[in-house]
Amino acid sequence: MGLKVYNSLNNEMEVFEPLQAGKVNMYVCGPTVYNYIHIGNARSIVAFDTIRRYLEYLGYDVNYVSNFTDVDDKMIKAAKEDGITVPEVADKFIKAYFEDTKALNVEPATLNPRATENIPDIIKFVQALIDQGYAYSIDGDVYYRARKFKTYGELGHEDLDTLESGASQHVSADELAKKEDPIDFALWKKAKPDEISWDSPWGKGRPGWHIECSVMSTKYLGDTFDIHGGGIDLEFPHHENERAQSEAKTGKRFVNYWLHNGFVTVGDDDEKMSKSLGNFVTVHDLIKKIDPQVLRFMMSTTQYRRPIRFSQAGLDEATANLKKLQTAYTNLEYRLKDAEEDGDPKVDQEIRQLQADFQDAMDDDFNVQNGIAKVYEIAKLGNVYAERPFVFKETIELIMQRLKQLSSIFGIELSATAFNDADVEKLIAERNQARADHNFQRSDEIRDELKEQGIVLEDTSQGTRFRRENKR
RNA sequence: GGCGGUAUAGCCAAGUGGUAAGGCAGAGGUCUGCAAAACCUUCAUCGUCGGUUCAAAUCCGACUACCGCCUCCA
Repeated sequence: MGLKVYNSLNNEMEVFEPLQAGKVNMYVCGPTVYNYIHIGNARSIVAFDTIRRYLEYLGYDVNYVSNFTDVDDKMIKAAKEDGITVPEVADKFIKAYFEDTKALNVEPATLNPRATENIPDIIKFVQALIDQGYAYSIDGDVYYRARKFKTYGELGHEDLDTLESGASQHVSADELAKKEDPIDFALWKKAKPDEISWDSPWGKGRPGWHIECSVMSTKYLGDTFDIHGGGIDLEFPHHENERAQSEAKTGKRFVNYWLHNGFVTVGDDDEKMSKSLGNFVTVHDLIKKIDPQVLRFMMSTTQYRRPIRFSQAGLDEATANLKKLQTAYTNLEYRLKDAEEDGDPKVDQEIRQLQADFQDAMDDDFNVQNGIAKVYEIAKLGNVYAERPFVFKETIELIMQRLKQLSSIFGIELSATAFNDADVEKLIAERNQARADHNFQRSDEIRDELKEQGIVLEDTSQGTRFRRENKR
C-alpha cells in the first residue's frame, strides 16, 4: 500500500515519497524555552516522535531536526523577572526539556539547533532577502514584503485582503507606521536599551521569530526537505512566513509535506491548553504525580491531528491499556520456561497478518487508533496462546518480539520480569506446601508479605508466578 | 466577519454506499481454596431536518452545537 500523509499545504492525503530513497529529512518546531514544557508542547513532541519512530520502523533513515527558540520577547521578559541573563534562562529550560522528554521516552533529535547559535547565518539570510527585494530595513528593523511573495496565504488558506483587515487590528500603531503593509512581518528587530542583541548591518538587534526556523531548517536539511511539523497554531502565520522567507530566498520549494498536530484541550469547554491562556500543566509537575509512560501512551495512541482531551478518565484508560500490554507480555514470558522448541505455523501466520494489518492502519496518515487496536489483538492472541497446555518457544518469542516492537513505536518499552528470584521462589514453594496442606491462613500470609514488597503472586495452571507491581 | 476542524454507546474512539472495529467502565459467566491474571458472553442505528439511492454513519442541501486559526502560542 505505502504510506500516505495529510498535507496541510493543500489539505489532501498524498502518497509519501521522500526526496532521497530510504531517507527522510524532517524539521519540527520546538519550544521557546522560557518555561517548562506543558503537556500541549509535549503532545507535539510525542506526536512527531511517534511519526518518526514509525518512519524508522518502515526502514527510513530519519534525520530529525528540532530547534529551540532561545531569544524573543518572552525570553527577555523571563530573564528580567528572574534577574538572570537570557542565555541562563535558555540553559535552564533546555536542560529541563531534555529531562522531561526523556521521561516521556522521546528519542533524542538528530540535532537541536538554537537560534542564538546561528545569528551569522540569520543575518546573511535576511541580507539576501533585502538584496532580492523581498525585505526592507527601516529604523533598525527589517520587514518582509509579504505581498511580494505571490503565494502568500496558501498554507494558511487565507487570502491577503482578509489578512490585511485582521492584521491591522492587532499590530501596534508604532509598528504599523514602519511597515509598508500591515501584513509584513519582522525579520530583524531593533534592540531596546539593555536588551540582548547582536551587531548587524541594520544596527544592534535580534532575529524575528520566523526567520530562525527558515535558516536552521535549510541549513541542516537543505533548501527543500521532506517533512515540516508543528502544532496547528503554527500553520499560520509562523509556517506561512517560514515558507515565504525560504522560497523567496532559494527559489525552490521549501517543504514537501506539512504536518500539523492538534491541540490538547482542557476543561468542560475543551479549551485549548496554552501558555498564554494560563490553563496549562507542565510535564515537570505532572510526572511527579503520574507515570510518565501513561502520559506518553495516552498521547501517542491519539492520532496526531485529533485533539486530546486531557482528563483523569483518559489517564485511567491509558493506565489500564498500558498495563494490559505489559501483562500480556509477562504472561507470555512466564511460559517460556516450559515451552518446547519449535513453533506453531498457524499462530505465527496470524501474528504476521496482524502485523500487516497494523502497518496498513499506520500507513493511513499514522492512524494510531486502528494501529493500536491491532496490537491489542496481538496481546489477546498472546494471552490465549499462553493458556495452552503445550506451547512452542519460537511462537512465544515471536509474539513477544512483535508486541515489544510495535509498542515501542508508541514509545512504550515492555519489560521482562525475570522470574528467577531465589528468595521469592523459596516463599512460593513454602506457600504452595501450605496450600497443599489447606493451611490457607499461612498461604495468604505469604502472599500479603510479598505484596508489601511490591511482588504480586498469581496461581496459574502452570504453577505460581510472580510479577513486580509498578509502584505508581 | 473570513477560513478550517469536529459532532458515532456512560466515556475514549474506528468506520467515505450494503444493515456499526477496538478500548475503558458496567453486567453475566469460565477458571481459582481465596485472589490475581486471562478468556467467553453481553451493551449504540451514528447532532437535527430534508433529499439522492434498491441500499447512507458514509453522497447532496439546509440547520444546530462546540473547537481552532486570522494576534504570542505545540
